[in-house]
Amino acid sequence: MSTIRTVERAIQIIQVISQHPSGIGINALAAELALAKSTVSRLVATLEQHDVVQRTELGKYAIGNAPIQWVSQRSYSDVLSVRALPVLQHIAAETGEACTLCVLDGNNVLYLQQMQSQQDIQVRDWTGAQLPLHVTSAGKVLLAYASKTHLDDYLSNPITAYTKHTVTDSAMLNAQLASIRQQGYSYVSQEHAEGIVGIAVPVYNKRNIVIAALCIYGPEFRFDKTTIEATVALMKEQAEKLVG
Amino acid sequence: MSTIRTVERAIQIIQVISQHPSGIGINALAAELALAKSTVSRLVATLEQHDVVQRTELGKYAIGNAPIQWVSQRSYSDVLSVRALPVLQHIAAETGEACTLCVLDGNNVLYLQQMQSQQDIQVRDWTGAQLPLHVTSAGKVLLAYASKTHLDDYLSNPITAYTKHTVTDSAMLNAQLASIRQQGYSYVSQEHAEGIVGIAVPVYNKRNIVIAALCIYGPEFRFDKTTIEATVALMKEQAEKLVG
DNA sequence: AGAAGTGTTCCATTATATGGAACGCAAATG
DNA sequence: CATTTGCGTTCCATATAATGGAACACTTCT
Repeated sequence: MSTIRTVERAIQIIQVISQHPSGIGINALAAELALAKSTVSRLVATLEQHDVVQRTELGKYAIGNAPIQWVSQRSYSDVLSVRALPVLQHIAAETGEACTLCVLDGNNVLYLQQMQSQQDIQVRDWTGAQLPLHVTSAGKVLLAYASKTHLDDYLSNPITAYTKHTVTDSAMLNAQLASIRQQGYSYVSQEHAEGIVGIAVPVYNKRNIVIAALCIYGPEFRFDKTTIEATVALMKEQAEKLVG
Repeated sequence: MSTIRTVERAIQIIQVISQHPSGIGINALAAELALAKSTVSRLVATLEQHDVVQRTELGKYAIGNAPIQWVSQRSYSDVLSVRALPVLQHIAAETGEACTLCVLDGNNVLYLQQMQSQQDIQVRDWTGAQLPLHVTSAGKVLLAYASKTHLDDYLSNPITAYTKHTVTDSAMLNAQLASIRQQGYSYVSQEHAEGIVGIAVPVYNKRNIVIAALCIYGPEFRFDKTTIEATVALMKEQAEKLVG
């Protein structure tokens, strides 16, 4: 199937512009794409006329509002997943463990996206699945930062045990949540499945509101104290990159 | 400044596709844009190759992931504002009052976007401003659905009076917040400025997490009981359209 | 089986997009 | 101050890239 060169060039221009949040000029674009200035100028003018890109205060070009309208029928979760993919890939590569992004969905944690471990012993891919909040590291993070309504509602229901390690006492659970809020991460050991542990950190928007949880999990024997500490540090650092 | 017709056509195609979340075919696109099928097929193939659009399970074309990556450096608030603009415009037109979208920002409410009333007596445009949570209708909605951490933190600070109507007693404020949670909206009368009242409803994401507040405000003499009820109904209906 | 519907490929045509050079303006430099 | 540098825009000759009509290939429906 043949493609249209002019449109490909426009797409390349949009991509480069999108990687410069504070803006980029015609000359730099032309240099980066090895195109004539005049060609780039006309292409950018077309994109600007349709609000695909916009002028910044410094006269550079940045992403405009039209692409936001284009994705407006895609769900926030889709948006969050696509944005998170590079971060998930990086963490999974660095740690060698499965890394996943989760959001609060009613009384469950919803697994939006998972990058799988490449090791011989793997955990299951939970993408698209929902699990109860109180037995997973991501779920506990989301519960720790949930609204009062949500927390009260969750604790008003019976808390089901999944393993002999599951914390089902609401006072103990509340103490866990307070600890998570204080240390900024959760470590959950075998509360959902024997032999599986998880670490999760909150993902904030730029106003310090928790919007998701970033989580890795794997077999318990791969998580000693040093690994946990290094992993938490990495995950906190990477969660910062999702701040928007 | 001359523009590039081929790129304009591609942009038009993206726009039409973006208005069909469940997908649209080549023939329908060609009919809507009055272009040859073969032209549209090639343009769409180019967009598909770059993940600007993607095939649905039914073989139709919908928005792809590339535009999501393009907007990934735009803040979530930008994204929310652009998405909300049509809704704000509609509410402002229907009610004749100023309509605004707000998010929680630390211990303040941040006004992201406001559509102004066209009446002779107007309220101030607060876009970009931050006001304390406890004196505004949007702020009270956001506080009502805030995390336990946030609510506790807010109430641990002195609650400042702005008018003689401001509720500064934390027990009374908590009762207001409980009422808001129960009725699903807030009505705040002259707690921030004499003569100004506001109505706000929560904006949920598709998982019933409150992410913003939709608010209108105006001079008190324009808000009788019937107006308030009609306004609340309209705003709840319109807030549903922001669900993503 | 034939009709209808979908999107793709082919090919002759031409007009549209291109790139080099000149231009206009603003900011920086000596 | 005059000159240089840097920015993006406009002009124009050219050729090739994009176009659209028609045929094609495949699937679904009657």
